[in-house]
Amino acid sequence: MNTAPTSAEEADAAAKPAGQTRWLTDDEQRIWRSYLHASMLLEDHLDRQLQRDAGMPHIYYGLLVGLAEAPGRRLRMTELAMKSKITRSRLSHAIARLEKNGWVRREDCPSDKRGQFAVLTDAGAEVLGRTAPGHVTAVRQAVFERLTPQQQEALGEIMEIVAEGLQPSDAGADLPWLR
Amino acid sequence: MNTAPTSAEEADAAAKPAGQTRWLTDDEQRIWRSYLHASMLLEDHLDRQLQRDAGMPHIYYGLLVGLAEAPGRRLRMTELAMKSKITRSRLSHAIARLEKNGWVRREDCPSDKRGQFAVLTDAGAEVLGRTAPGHVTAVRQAVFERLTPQQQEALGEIMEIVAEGLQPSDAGADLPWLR
DNA sequence: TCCCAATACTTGAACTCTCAAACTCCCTGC
DNA sequence: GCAGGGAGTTTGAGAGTTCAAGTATTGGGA
Repeated sequence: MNTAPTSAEEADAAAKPAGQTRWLTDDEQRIWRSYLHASMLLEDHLDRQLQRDAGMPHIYYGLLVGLAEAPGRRLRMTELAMKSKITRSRLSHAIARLEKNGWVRREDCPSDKRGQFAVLTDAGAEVLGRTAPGHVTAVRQAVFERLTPQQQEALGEIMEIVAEGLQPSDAGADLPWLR
Repeated sequence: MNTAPTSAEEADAAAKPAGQTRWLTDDEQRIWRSYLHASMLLEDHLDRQLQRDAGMPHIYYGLLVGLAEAPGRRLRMTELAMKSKITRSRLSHAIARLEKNGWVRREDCPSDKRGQFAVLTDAGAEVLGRTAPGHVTAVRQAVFERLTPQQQEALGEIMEIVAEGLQPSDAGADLPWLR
């Protein structure tokens, strides 16, 4: 199956024989599993919270927030995709769904006929305003209320570093930013 | 839409009016967004890595690992679900898929006729052995090689704390462990 | 012994995500 | 001007997830 890695960059990882693999130490294992465990529970928790209270998954909520912060409450599809770290394809489907809800509207870009703007509607802004408090509270309860200021700061730095290493990269077909 | 929160526990969060909401500070925002950003990129990265090299998503790989570590390479469905932090329903679908691949096999539980064991097959163990080195390397490169020992330790503690707060709880219909 | 709520797991439908293949339009070189 | 490669976005199909509902079996009490 994976005898033919597709990118030179990862050929190394995919082909490395078990004999010379540097496995995770017990400590690393413990840390990694804690991360997997917690990030999973957290994402599930927030997804359910928003699905219940706002009628959309966490990521869709993030899209509305992205638009709300943009000048004119509008963003080109590609910009929104980059800002939200998702593929254009995924965004297309997502916006189609949000459009059905009446929370977002598409508009043609006057200067580039290929382009589309995603625009937050009043109804969209209203949902956001109505559900943001509950969401912030959920995040606060799940994360910030449990961590010391030092831990919060450390978390920020750590995740910043991790994200850096996974960033854009010039490769990737449909994913100029997602390798 | 969400004028009628379904659980008393979260009614508070859902109903809280914007006027008295404690929003995130700028620092908290920054930290939270770093977390969202990084966890998203990381999960995407590992999902693609495993899809490419092992032909299955990250979580399915985790299921095989769970079975490989269990005595007799087998676990009751519910136990595996708990260990993996997913719902039984999701596990049912997942095991069905892994069964088609020949990597897992179901066995009836002799002592409880309702029960089912998920058993890792030799083929399953083989895939795991063949792809584990690449996966570990990917995790190492994305996370451990970029963090200092102190940061690694901090990450472990932080995620431990977050997970604790989201843990089991007695509520929840199909989710004795996922609230 | 019989009843029945609880437990273990599965199923089906609706929804979301991924990947590859389209489409339309822009831009540069000839 | 007019290919032709590239950019911006969409589409469709296949795979995975969720939620609610369904089946089978168990463990206690009446």
